Amino acid sequence: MPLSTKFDPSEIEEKWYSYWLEKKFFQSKPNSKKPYTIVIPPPNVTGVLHMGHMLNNTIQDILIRRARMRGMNSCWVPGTDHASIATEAKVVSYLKEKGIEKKSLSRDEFLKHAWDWTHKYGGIILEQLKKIGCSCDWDRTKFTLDDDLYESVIKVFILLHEKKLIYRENKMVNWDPKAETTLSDEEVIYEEKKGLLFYISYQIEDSSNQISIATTRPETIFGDTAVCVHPDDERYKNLIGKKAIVPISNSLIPIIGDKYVDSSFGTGALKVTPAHDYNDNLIGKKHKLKSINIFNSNGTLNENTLHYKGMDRFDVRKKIHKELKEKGFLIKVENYNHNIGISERTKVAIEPRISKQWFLKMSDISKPALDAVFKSKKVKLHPKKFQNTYKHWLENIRDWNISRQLWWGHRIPVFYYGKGEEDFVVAENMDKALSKIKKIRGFENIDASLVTQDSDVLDTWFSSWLWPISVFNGICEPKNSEFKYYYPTQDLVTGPDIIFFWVIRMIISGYEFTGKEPFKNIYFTGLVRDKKRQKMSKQLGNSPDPLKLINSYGADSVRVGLMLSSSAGNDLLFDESLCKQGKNFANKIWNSYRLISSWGVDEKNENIEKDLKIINWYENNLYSTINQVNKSFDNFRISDSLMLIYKLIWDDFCSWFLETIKPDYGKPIGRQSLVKIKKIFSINLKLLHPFMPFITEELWQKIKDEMEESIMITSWPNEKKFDSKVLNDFNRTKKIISEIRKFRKEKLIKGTKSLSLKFFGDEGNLPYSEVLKKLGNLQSIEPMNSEKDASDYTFIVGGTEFTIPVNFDFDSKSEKEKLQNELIYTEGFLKSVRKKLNNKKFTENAPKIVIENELKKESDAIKKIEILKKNISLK
RNA sequence: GGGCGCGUAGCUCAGCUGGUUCAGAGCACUUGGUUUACACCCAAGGGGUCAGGGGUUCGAAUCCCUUCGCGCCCACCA
Repeated sequence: MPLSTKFDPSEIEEKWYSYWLEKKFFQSKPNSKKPYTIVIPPPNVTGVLHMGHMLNNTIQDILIRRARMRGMNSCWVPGTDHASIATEAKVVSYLKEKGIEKKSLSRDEFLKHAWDWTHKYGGIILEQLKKIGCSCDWDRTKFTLDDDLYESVIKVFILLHEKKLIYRENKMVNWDPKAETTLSDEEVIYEEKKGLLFYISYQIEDSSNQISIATTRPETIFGDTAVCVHPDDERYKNLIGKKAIVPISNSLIPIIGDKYVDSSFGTGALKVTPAHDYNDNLIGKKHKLKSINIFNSNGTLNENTLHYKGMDRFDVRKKIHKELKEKGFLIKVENYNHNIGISERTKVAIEPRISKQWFLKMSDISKPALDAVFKSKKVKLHPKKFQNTYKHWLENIRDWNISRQLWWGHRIPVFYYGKGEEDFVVAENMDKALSKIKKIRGFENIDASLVTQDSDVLDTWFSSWLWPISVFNGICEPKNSEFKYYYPTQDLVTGPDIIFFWVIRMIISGYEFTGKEPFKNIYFTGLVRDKKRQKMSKQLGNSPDPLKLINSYGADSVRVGLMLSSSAGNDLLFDESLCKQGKNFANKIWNSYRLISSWGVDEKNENIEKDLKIINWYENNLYSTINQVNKSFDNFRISDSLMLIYKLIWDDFCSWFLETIKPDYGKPIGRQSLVKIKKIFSINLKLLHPFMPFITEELWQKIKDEMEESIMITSWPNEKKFDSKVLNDFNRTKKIISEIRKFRKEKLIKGTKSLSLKFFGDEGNLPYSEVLKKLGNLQSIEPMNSEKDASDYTFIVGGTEFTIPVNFDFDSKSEKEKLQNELIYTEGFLKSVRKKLNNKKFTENAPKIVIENELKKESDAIKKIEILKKNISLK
């Protein structure tokens, strides 16, 4: 059956992926080879594939496949993250739809629902990764809540607690009133929002005077415990020490002085609400103010707020606005833009809140992470620009709030047995906790029902920061052979948006628990945006479904589409037309295969001499390209690598090599040539394989002459020395051919009409004359012996003059004009070159090569002017 | 408020420590071309004061200053 002129990827993707799986080519086991390990940035267990994943995992697959071909033991560990708050939020809202409130469930009941959910939707994303061709070792798939990973997290908590790095404290933290949990500083996003600035008047006690304050949050007046002014502020100095009456609540609060206050802002007087504002809290501590909490955990107001009790904070703001106005306390309201902290996950406004939480002390354990990048340079960031961000965060690191008031996650291994602050033990489980408690208490029997485990879970990132270690069980069994072999891993491919959440913390934990860096290179991908530079998101609906793209273009093409425009760290403006380009490329390769496979074989090898010459050029060109491709990979310029290969195959291989070597229609090709061509073709495929795994496998299988069962386990093409003279000679040939084609186009001469070419100078300037003849469709190439005819067409390539005799009319007048223009330009050019050469400072300071080059330019220009003048005179 | 980065062809970008290969690539565009691998193709071509201004230098897209425009990160000003 003849092969279709259109390549159809749908027929081969499934076939080869299952073949690879069946042959266990993705599997890795420790052996004597060098390991090349990547751990996947674990996607949320219930997530679905989006363009970001597609990009990120394509890059990882490219790196892994290339390393495998380079003879390393490639190991790509896949897995998913339980994503504590994100998953819990999803489950809560799912239950709500079914009419079940989380609060009505016990912890165990809720967790059962969460696990059901996880089993139902979990791992879909991993299946999707298979569709894009990812060569992960699926037998190693991990989940952050797997038993062994769970154990690692608990062990780490215990270790850090023993080192006194984990502590429990009543601090002001970020509170998410929707998820009803605390958040780390990193989980709060600041957004500028339009708001109002309220000017409110507070009566001074035993006086007819008032003091007015400015606030964006009038609902918090119930939590006011002072009014604060700058001690040097002439307007208010004399009020310090007096008392003010809070409107509506009528409570009496002191007026205090503190330099913190900016006299020029608002009225210069600040209401202090220590329970609900970070700065107010500091002032409160300093001045020993009372702290009145006015909120419930869900953002409604509590019993301290009179008739507002039970209402939502934002409703209260509106209502209190009205009440203040009606009662005459409101002086004015201004529009005011300010930054509001938003919960990264639930998108609701964060409420600063004083709460007792677990923290990890960061200052000491984070030090090696700085050294790793800036001193020992064991960890490299690509691109480098992220080093600044990295450094700044580490140098200003704050303690990490690791406890979350959630159920889905690793439960904090702390067991309370008494009423005192310190009446707890840290232990792996209840049994161990009980025996520890017995020791402390010094008696045998303890009522287990009186011992309770901390109800909180740990921040999701407190498990993922161990990921490169825990997937190899390196925390619990640091001596196990797998861990020793695969760790430290090689490269990490991730987005810069999780540099703080995840990347830096992994480096910190790597040094803390293993003494080594977790990976050597970090490749930051950019964000995938749409053509208008908008971030791709569900809400905007501008994110194409990667699987649909794969259906219409094929996985290889989508991979190429993404890689064609994604240099490290730069955002990628994705457009479907890029996939089209990928598809066209696949089709091009497919047809080049069809061409080769259509040839008959000439056992006599008649054209072998001619063929060998062009094969030699292609091979030299190939080695030069391999060299450049490897260099680009070394610098993590993966898109550059792809573009080099793209041009190698499309331009050099198809347009020049095949066009030259292909026999005339119906004629056979020499057997020896064909063997070499197939060899070359298979090297092309190998270079391309990491980018387009499916089509390369399909075609390699069709032409292979190797024993291997798959292209993916063959070896990456070797770098070899190449002869740059060969490349230069061929380039000159290309130029001559282009000139001939230009001539045909200008003079409307059909490609089928053959021409003759004459040249001045020696044969040495005329390399690859067979190529010239064939692609230029020339019947003869001869040295110019006699004077040329006025009507001859002339062009100059590399100092050699060529003419094409034309025995029909063409407009020699316009031809003359063209030559004259060229002469004017060349004379100007010569002038500027001479100016440079006559400048003493130039000849004294410029490097020798530069001067030599200028001299060459000069002599070439002189030669050219000579030829031009002569030709003009002939016209 | 602090820090970082960017501005080069219609679009997306490459141009390392100034000088060989400095004005480039891919796509798009224009024009011409199908009995002879591919129209998802071939060929040729047009396109840029390297954001503006100033400076250093024999020489600047590249280094410095400045203006304008854009993006990102960090930060508790009510």
